[in-house]
Amino acid sequence: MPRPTVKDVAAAAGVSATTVSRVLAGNYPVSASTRNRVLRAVQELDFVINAQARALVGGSTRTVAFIVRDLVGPLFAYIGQGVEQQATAEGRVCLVCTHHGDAERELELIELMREQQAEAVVLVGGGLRTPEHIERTAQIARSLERVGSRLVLCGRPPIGPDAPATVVEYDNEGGAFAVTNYLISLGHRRIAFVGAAEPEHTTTSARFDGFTRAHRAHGLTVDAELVVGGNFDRESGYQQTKALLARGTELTAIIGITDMVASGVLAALREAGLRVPEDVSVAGYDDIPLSADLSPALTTVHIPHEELGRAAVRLALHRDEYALDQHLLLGTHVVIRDSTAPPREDHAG
Amino acid sequence: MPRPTVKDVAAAAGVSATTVSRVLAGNYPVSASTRNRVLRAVQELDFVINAQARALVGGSTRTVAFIVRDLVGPLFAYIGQGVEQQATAEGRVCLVCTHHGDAERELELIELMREQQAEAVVLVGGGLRTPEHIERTAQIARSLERVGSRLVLCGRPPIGPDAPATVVEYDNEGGAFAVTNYLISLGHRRIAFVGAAEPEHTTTSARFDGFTRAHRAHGLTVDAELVVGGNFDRESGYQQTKALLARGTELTAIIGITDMVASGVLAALREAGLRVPEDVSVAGYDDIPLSADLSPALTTVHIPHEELGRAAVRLALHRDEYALDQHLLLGTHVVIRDSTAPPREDHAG
DNA sequence: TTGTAAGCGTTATCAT
DNA sequence: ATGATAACGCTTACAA
Repeated sequence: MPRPTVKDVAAAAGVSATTVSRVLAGNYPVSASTRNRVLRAVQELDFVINAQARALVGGSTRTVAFIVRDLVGPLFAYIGQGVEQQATAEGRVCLVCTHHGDAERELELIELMREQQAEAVVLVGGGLRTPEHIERTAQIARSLERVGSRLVLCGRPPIGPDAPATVVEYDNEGGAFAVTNYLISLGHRRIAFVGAAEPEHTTTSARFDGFTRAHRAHGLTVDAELVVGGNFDRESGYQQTKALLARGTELTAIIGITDMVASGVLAALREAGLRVPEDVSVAGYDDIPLSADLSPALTTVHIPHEELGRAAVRLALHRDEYALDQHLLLGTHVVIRDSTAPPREDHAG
Repeated sequence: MPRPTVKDVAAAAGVSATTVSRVLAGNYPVSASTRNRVLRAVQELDFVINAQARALVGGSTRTVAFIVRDLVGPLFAYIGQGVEQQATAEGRVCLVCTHHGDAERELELIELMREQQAEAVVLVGGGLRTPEHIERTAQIARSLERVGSRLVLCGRPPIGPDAPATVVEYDNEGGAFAVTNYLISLGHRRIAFVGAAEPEHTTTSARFDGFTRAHRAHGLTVDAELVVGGNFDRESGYQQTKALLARGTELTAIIGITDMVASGVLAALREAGLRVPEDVSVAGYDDIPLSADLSPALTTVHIPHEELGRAAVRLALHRDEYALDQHLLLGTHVVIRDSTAPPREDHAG
């Protein structure tokens, strides 16, 4: 026997399909005896409602989509956790897709989620901020709005005041400012910034901006030699640091653009026989769980990961209530652990 | 204007809805000029098809569900990555839910996925193996089969020969045997096993069985004092190790039931002033990326995480082709790193 | 090559 | 309190 339908249940209970629907929805008075007969039939037939058919007539799929670079990065995973939890709490199911850093693929996925009639489409993590990509994203926001859905940018800056998108950011630039400022306050004057390639990437540019602003605030300028490229992973931190050391660039501290990068930085320094923090201070960004387990435990910038994900879903699903507040900026703060200390006397600025 | 439908497109292109459907599906001859008019109308109206409506008539939702304890554990994340990638590769979208270790909730979620008409429901990670839970899982497998869906157990043993479920396991017991055997071969005789609470949990019991079998294979018996409880996280490893040391239990090696547990073990040993591997050898299980970054880098058991996820989806979606092979057992192997060495002379067995 | 009509499983509307 | 009927947006016979 194929999947039973409301009709089958209705027949088994000796009632109409309408009554079955009412019992299941519980939004309409039904006599106790009828209800019981229906429920018994549901049990016997092992009936479950067809969510697609319900969505077709009812309007909403009660589905939230969640588009992310990878499932495996701890940062994304925690944001995803927040998205999934809030979605569940709001009685929604959660679709998940990964784009592996391919901006083109990201746009395709949004289209796919539009087919799926997701009530909200959450884009997690930074993205490109080229004019072209911003314009396309804005178009997508409008497309989604047209069909009653909502684009949510989570951990990415707004794409313009006219684009109908919910934005839940964290203070990326402020965190970079704070951690840089902390190192400068400790006495560091030659601080390297590892991972600065791709200035079009919103995360990269915001963090680098904070780094620069902190220097300016202290009347310092950033030596271009101390700013090196790479991406967001451990291997990049390792390679870039080796290169820095090989060049003999003078420095007393290194900021990795992410904790993963910083973990590679630590490895390269250890390999070079340099002690952290005695010889070189190291800081990261993201405060992923790993950072507390590194040796030495990593000074880093905390991001309210899970709250980002939760807020993204909450705002998008209640945009009637939060109509004026569809842009949220959550705070970041420096977490001081064991990888940072004042520079050695002979290096102090 | 609300979401445009095939009818709107048909009207705009001056054709029938059927023709629009045919153009979109591309499974039926349509004249080039008509096709172009339709495609232009699709563009102009910014039309996307309604996946629910299509599923309602077409039969399949092209959706795979993925039920996991948490999104954040690296082990689950990698398996999830495999599931998502294979699902995408097969043109499916991926639903994800978390149960946070609540077996009851897990069953509810399966029910929810049945409503969603998921083509396959992948259960990731170990579960309880109480007769009651097994029977309920078997019932669920049958329920899913009845509606054309499929239960997939990924990283969990079969629930009985009669239950219609796809099983993709890794050799949990074999890996535990191998790593224990390795430590014994190094000369260790007093090896602690941290994380053995919950013997009803399939993962716990399989790993503990392997541990025991390795001892037996060498004519050794396991001292009950060396087997301590706890769960699968870092904190547990830390606390249990502290307790072991406080009791003064004599030991030369410790196996953590997971890498996270082992990372807690390392922290507790470091705190106690014991060197790894000089004073105590430590091994983990799972080979999560973190394990290579610990100091010392952790000897552990490798699980083909991603392949587990991929195989789960592949087998379930092609069960006509793989009809005879709906039970896959993937191999595990020991990865030897720096946390294990022969015991010190004065301790050697 | 194209169109008409029926139907997928559910709910909302209007009767009774 | 319950039921008949239409409608949701799409595809798939069957016709033309």
